[in-house]
Amino acid sequence: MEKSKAHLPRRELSVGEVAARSGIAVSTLHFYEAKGLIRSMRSRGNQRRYPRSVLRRIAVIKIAQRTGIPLADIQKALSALPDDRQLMASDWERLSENWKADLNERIARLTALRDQLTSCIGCGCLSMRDCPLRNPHDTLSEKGTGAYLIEHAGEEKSEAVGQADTLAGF
Amino acid sequence: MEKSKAHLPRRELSVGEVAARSGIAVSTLHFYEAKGLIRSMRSRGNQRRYPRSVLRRIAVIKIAQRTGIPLADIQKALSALPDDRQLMASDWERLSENWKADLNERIARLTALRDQLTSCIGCGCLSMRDCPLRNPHDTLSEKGTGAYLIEHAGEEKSEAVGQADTLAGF
DNA sequence: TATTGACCTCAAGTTTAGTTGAGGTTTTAT
DNA sequence: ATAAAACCTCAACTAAACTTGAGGTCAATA
Repeated sequence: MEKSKAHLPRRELSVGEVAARSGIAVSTLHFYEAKGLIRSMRSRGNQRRYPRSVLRRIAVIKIAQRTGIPLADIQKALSALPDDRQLMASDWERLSENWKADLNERIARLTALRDQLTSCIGCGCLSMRDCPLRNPHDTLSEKGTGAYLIEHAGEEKSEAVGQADTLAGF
Repeated sequence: MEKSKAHLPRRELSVGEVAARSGIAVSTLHFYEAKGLIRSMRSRGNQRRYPRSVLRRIAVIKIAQRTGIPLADIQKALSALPDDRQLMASDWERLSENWKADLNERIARLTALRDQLTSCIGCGCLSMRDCPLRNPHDTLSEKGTGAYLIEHAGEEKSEAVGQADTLAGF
């Protein structure tokens, strides 16, 4: 099944070809290059030339992004590969294991949230003090928006919530 | 158990009090107000004064955010309440049902992704053509980053993938 | 050969969700 | 009454992940 003779695959791809094949805009490829996620050789005329393996790399990047990993982290992970060499199956294995773990955590967070939501739809409490939804604190807190209780305990207990802060109170 | 006499809860809260109670920065409250997520009355001296119910509203906003709903959508949802009135239990019920649905979808997406990841760790293929990870296309695609295949079919099938675009090929 | 399409660089703009700061006013506490 | 703490507005800045545009070069084709 060798179609070989026809036009034997050029070793190098132009940025436009990579864009077409990967479904990523040229400008994004430039951007990724600037961010150190991919690299390119240049033609005499200074145009980007990519080895076909860049497609694999991009595939990995896209998958990582889908799992919610920020580009900066993806870049770190990729460049942490010994010598920043081409991706091999074993690299993929290691990376995807990590990302899977991340994904699992995110899923766990969201699932916990959903369950709380489910149980709080009934009660409609939203009590500052009692509602698990208001206390992500003890739960795994999703992407720490950096909002922590500033005052609490004594004051909070005696003053804050009668029924006033609940929805149920209405 | 009425502590009433002590200091009967002032009806209105200052922005600082709301910030302290809700764990949200004053600047963020200003910001939310600018975005139409919350509103305030003003004192003679033009300082913000909130009814205690703002705390509930903020609670709802924060929960929605945790589920990954963008502020603009939260705003829409809140202002779509008939007459933009105070949140009632029934509103909370409706909103949280919607958001729970969103959440479920996100969870489903991520779970699907994780499962694909799991199965692809073994194979390490990442084939442009065959790998489910490369074809979010038919799956629920996570937050459409707006990257669609630009060319396909004929050309893609005959030219693209020999073994070259796979990781397994290594 | 000449034109057109693909590329190049660099700067600036976009969106989301806020934060920071300057310059000035109001409240609260002493 | 006065000083300190809290508040006000408005503009500008941040970060992530890109996109758009201007001004100019390279390469494939008729």
